Amino acid sequence: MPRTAPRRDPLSRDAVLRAAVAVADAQGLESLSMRQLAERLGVVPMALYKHVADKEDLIDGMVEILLTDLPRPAANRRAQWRDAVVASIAAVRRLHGDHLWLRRALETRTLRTPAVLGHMEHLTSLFLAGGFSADLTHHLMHLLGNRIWGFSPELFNEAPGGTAPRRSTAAIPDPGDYPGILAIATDARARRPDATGCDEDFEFDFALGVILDAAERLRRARWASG
Amino acid sequence: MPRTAPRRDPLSRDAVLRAAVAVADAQGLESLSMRQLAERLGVVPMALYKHVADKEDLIDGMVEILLTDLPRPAANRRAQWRDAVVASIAAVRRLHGDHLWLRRALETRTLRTPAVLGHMEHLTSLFLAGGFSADLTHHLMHLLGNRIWGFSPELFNEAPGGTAPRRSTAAIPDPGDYPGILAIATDARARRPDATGCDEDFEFDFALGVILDAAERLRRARWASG
DNA sequence: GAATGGGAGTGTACGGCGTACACCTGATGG
DNA sequence: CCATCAGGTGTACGCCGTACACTCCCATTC
Repeated sequence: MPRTAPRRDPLSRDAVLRAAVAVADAQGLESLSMRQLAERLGVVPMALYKHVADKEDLIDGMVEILLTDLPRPAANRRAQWRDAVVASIAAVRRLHGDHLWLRRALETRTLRTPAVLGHMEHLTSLFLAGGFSADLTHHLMHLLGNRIWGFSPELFNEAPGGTAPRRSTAAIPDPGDYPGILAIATDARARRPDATGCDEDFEFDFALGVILDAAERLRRARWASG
Repeated sequence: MPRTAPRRDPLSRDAVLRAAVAVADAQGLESLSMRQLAERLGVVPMALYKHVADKEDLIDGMVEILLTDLPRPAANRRAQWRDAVVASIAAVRRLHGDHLWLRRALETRTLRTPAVLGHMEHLTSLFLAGGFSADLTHHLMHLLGNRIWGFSPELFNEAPGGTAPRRSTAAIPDPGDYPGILAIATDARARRPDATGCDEDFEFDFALGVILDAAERLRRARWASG
């Protein structure tokens, strides 16, 4: 016969992190508070601090949860580094669909936790195995920048979810002052008449493609720094 | 004879924004609070709200202050679009030295204010004047991403200012698990023995150069989307 | 089986934060 | 001379993260 059950499933770092992910998925990262999270777990706020050092650590852990168990496809042959890199990055990119907060979270992380390093290691190893020098691989990682995390910066778009009612006292820009932007917006609208904004997936793939083309060219040219 | 002077220089949106910039320069954006800013201005916190809609608007305005009066060099000849683009981006990049908070501020802005649009317009117009199609220009802007604002994402480095004492309960990574990263770090160390981190300026220039090379190639190939 | 040590969860409290709302005050212009 | 109103005030509310001291209960040890 089992011992008397605890009053409730006991907390654990993992349970706390998973609950935090759920809250952020539902309400966004900015409205994730220790107090609200505790309430959801049926526990007093300070209980969380037995499992998490502070809120930063909580968010580090949330990212860790998502990045762990990411598929890490290896390249079968030397020439296939590119497909493997694309696949690996696509795997991270897929996460952003369910976890809109992930982007902001990744942007603000300063701690390189194991899963974060694991993904960076994986990409790095794909380049090295593909015949890139350590030197070039290093700079390519910088060139890829945030794109190794499956996102690129918003440029023209508002934040997703519709425009919030702005109270800003700043001047409202006049489109006539920005003929160049108007020209590319008009062109884009002509190409995709029913779109409401830029095609982020296309932009991402385009940029990644350009960067990887450049990578291949630099590799063949035996590029080296200095 | 002038009328009785007001008790103190009156506040204005501009004065508030400039004071906010000064506070953020000195203490960082995260410790800029409406209350502290008000105190610095010798005024009660709520007084700020006569000049600024809310804290978001304050930060929008701070960015606006820095981006206004940026030099906007035009290209003299069609072939010189590249120098002009590099110069324009370099001008923004220079701001980051004095205003370490600018990067985070730019990353979190969602409102395209006039100075923000002005810079985007300037770059766009340089491409268009350089013979790029509206289509290609559009996608190049996305490809440039944050680099139009003079920064690229941190990759390996800790946040500047030294490692804060971390209390994280997360596992400490073992370098042996990351042979690829170790290899490129070792290589980098051999090339720059006395450096403490990556050479951000080099990385930025390298990445920008690669992107602009690719841009030129696409232009010559008459690249078009779809 | 009694003593004990420690980890999980509690309760209270502090010092912040952004900002809503009602109010005052003094210069301005009809 | 009075009405207007923009700019500054004071108070208050409901949040936030988390320090610190505590209780409680289980597992271990004698």
